[in-house]
Amino acid sequence: MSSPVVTRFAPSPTGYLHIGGGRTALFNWAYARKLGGKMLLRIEDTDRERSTADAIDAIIEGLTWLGLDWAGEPVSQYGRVMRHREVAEQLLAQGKAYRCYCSPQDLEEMRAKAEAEKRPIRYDGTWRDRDPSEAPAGVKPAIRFRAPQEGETVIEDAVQGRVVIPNKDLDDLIILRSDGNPTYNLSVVVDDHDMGVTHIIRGVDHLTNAARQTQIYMAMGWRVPHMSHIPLIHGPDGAKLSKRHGALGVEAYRAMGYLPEAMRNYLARLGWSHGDDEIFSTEQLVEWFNLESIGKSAARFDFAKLENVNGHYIRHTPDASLLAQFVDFLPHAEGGKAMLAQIDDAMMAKLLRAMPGLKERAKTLVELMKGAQFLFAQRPLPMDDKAAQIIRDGGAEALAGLIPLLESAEDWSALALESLVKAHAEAQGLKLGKLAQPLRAALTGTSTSPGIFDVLEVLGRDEALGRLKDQVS
RNA sequence: GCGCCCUUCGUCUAUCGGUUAGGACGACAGCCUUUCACGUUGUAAAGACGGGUUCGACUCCCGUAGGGCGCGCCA
Repeated sequence: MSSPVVTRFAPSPTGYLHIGGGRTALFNWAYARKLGGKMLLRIEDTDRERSTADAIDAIIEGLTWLGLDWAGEPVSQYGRVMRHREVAEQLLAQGKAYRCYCSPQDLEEMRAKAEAEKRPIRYDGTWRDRDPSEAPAGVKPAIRFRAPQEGETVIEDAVQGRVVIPNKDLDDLIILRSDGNPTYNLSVVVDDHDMGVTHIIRGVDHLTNAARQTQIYMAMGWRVPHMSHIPLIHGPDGAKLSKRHGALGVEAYRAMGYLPEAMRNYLARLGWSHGDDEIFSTEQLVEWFNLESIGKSAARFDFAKLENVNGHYIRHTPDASLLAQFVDFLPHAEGGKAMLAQIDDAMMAKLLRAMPGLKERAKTLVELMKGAQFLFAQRPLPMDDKAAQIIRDGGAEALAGLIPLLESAEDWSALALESLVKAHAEAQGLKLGKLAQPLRAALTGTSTSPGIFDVLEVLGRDEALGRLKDQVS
């Protein structure tokens, strides 16, 4: 028998779900799926000052948008404080923890002094072996873990390898605050144990915590979960991911028009690889995902690559499905609600018909939105600079010659119109571009658009002719 | 300051002692073309540095430099 894999994603609800968290969740999710296990979601909300309900909503919405699901209800870590206290008391009773009567000011001084003397900044163990009878009156103690002072703590990490940390560098951390609330390292250990977590996958910024947690596991006689500490994501400059570089909430990526499956693909490829494969479906990711192929060095977030991947997914998504995603996206986009309000059945039909030409030119849904703009425009269309230029430079004349021809068209289909216009161009000894660009300008108000005959067809005879005449008169 | 980790084209990466060091994004050039895209062809582009080990190192070891993370009664 093999025990089922249980992973967990454990964000603290102090802000949006940032991109690094999204990738951590993706890895946990993919790993659990691959092994037929499950991923749990635990909200680390023991910091009552900074945790907010909005942040919890943002995390859940972000994960949902990314298409990452979890087993059961999200667990509130704060909801388990009684259990955490119980374990802290147990450790205390066993002599594996002790009461510390230092005040925050004492500790602050201790740190300042250590720093001034260029010594490592650590708790000096003042109360480690001191008799509790010496406790100052009226001071509520915190409980500290009695960490081993000699030897070393070893973390067998699937990504980092065997990491050895000298115990002398780890001090006695507080596990229960003087107000009776547990701290992170205690809560995490207790929860992971109680929830049956078998595999912990999280950012390397937790590597030192892993050592302290390992010590707590051992003190409790619990089995240490299998660990993987994945490298962090950096900004394009190699330093921290700043806001303008991508340290945005996943909802920002949604607003920028990225598709969830493209995000999954891109994020997975950041730090993990499967040979030379660049584009792979989520199913393939699940099938291929492994901890061994996660690299150890930090990766830089690259919007250009993300755009490319996103463009690929946009192009390869079936029209109807893409249209549905586009409509869902609109409420999250700048100016999207106004566009959404103009969408009725007729417009949906037009969008669907225009989608093949539109999606080939869009790397994001925002670009798709811009590309579709001409369908929504009201006559007389505003012309951008280049379009106005085209109309001015002989465009109007070309259109004047074209209008009677188009009016006589019996079949208003892209194919028929194309042969009609091409024949006209040939008869006049004109290059097609001389006619196509003015048409594009008049029809869309811009100098770029999908194939011009498709534009004519989608717009329909009346609207198209109207737009053309607007530019001739 | 102390501890841990990292270092292959600009970026993401492949390589798991023997390769003309491969792919992708981006860049540049060409082709395609009614615009923009798409597509397609090609070009430039990398083992931080210094020592070892070895018949042979990008790959193993040591050092140096650079970078990251951690060192809260935050998580």
